Amino acid sequence: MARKTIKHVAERASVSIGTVSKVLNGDPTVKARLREQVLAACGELEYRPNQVAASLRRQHSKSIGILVPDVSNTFYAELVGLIEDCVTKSGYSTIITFGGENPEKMQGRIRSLMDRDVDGAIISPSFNGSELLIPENGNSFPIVVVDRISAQDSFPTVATDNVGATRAGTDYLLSIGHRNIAMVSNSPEIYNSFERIEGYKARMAEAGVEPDLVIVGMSEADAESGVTKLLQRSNPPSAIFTADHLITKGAVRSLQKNGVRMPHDISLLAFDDVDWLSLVEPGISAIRQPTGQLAETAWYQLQQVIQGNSNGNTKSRLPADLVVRGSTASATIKNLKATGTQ
Amino acid sequence: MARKTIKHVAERASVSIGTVSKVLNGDPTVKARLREQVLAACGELEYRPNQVAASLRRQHSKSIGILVPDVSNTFYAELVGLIEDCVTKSGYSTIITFGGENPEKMQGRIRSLMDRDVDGAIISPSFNGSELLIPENGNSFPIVVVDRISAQDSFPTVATDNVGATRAGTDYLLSIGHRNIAMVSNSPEIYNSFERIEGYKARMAEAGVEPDLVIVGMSEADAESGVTKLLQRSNPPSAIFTADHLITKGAVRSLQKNGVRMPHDISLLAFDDVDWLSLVEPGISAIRQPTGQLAETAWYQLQQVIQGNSNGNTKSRLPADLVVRGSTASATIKNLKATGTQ
DNA sequence: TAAAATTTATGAAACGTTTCATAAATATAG
DNA sequence: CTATATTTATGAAACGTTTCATAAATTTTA
Repeated sequence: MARKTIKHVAERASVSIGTVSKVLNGDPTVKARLREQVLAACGELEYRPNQVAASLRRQHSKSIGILVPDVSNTFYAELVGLIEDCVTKSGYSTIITFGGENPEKMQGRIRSLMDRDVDGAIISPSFNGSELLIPENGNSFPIVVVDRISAQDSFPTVATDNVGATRAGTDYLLSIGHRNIAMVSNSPEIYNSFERIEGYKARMAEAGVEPDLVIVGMSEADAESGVTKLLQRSNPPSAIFTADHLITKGAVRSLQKNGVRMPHDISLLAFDDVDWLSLVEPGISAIRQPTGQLAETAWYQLQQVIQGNSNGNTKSRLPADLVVRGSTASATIKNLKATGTQ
Repeated sequence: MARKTIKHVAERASVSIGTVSKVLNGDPTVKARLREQVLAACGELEYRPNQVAASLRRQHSKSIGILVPDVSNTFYAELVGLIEDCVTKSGYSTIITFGGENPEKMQGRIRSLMDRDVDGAIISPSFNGSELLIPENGNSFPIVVVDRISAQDSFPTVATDNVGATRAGTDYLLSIGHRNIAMVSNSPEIYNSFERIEGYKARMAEAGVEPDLVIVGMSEADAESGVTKLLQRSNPPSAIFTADHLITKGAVRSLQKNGVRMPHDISLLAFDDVDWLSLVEPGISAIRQPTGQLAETAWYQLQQVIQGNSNGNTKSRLPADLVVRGSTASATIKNLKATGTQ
């Protein structure tokens, strides 16, 4: 059975197409009687406006794109869900897409979004230089970057206050007596990592202790072997601060394989509070990013850009929380034990 | 700067609009010289065809919808990612959407998909009776149901062989000596749960031992308290089989809080092999659903329906794997220990 | 080389809406 | 009751493609 069109409705309501369109769009210049006829006809015919026709004519679609690298990453999964919530509540619909870690793929996806006349997009680019994503003639396409910002983004950005978060995390570790604190991070070429490293270094410097930075590759296995090397040093750290969720996985695996116990042998503090952190024993202390606020702010900013009342480069920074669980404990315990076993 | 249209290209290539369209769609009836002119013009203008105009005219969009309850569920996150992969490789694009656990919301989403002229959808409905999702006049909208099938689906379905999987899991637990095996599941009103329970019951019956079924609510907390009650019985089971990922979470939490150790005090076998199962200690044995095959098969089936060469109710069942880790062990160990401590 | 057959290019209609200028209907004023 | 102002409804154009009937160009045949 072919789809019903506005034409059928018009016929059935004995009214012009234009009138139908008006009532459907809430135009007040149509009299009650006709309005009712039209509404009745719509109901009887189960009419639903064809959005692609409407988009074509209007030149916008009341929908936005959401582009993240990969939804099997818990952080993005949560973020995407929350953004979708906000957006849908405003009567927009969403087209969610994954860009992976590959610039071309990402570029392809974002263009395909534009080709669908979405009104804008919230993106987490998987690499720096997000402006390169947009074709020359699409300068004015509304975009806000969330989470994966870079130093020179020319779009509004919304991100966690990475520096503040790792500074606070480091501060916490220092405050419970640790001095020998290693941070395990991805390459600082990833701007998030860069910032997280900065916060850590800054606080370490203030405390007058040497930073101990271990850079690892992008895979869980890289993180695991990096941490293993750390543990095998003659003087391993008393605390490890992992800079993201994947690294935390690798670290936990390494600790397990090497029979190193938290928090007695070593304290572990994770960046990104994903679900399983509270399921291992002991629970792992973590920096929790404000995902909900990230989502809300990103959508708010995008709306500003779409409506044209944005200077186009607002930079939002949202504060993170520290969640203390059992994996971090006073350094003395560890030291006692360490001395005992050495 | 306004978007370039096919008209601009035609002008620049000194050629008609129709010709441009032809070369863009690979029509062979256009001579090499013109083809090159057109291609050149496209390049120079950075032309990208407007998909909404194309969709409107063609009456299909070379895109499909993917609808799952919620991507913060690891299983769906993985599934969605894999489906997107397959689909994109075939030159289709995807619109991903979340239906939540609410029928109306879900219905809204699927209609919005239809309103966008997607050519079909792969859905995991969050409740039974998926045919109710489709409006009367949309009978012929191509749909395949993945994972969340129900008894009376009138669409092609693709799912894990739940019965076989829990049968195999139960068999494994029996084979290592357990007789007192409890299954903790959601209500059998969820068809997946129903099937998983069936497999368990069938194998238990074959072995001539009493099944021990605990039905819990849909939340992690429900699962946790269900398991806690189980543990507090005077004669608790020697093995627990959790029927999905959320229940497993609740179970692990309950075991932890009650100081019950795996596998010595109790063996745990989980349905759904999510990432953290290998990060807790000991690693949790699990039934691993064939997500990759689920994705591929669903897309294959949907293509069949779209192309009209499907009878419309193929039911695919894919076998699951058993992954043995440290949480399950021979019942004797537990029994020894149990007797010792009682 | 003219006519017929074939290949290749064109222009206009169509997809289902929204929008805008204008026609029709109704209300207000003189 | 006519003329004018105002409100409400209409019809056609437009959005950017694809497609199809036909025109133009080219090739083949006689």
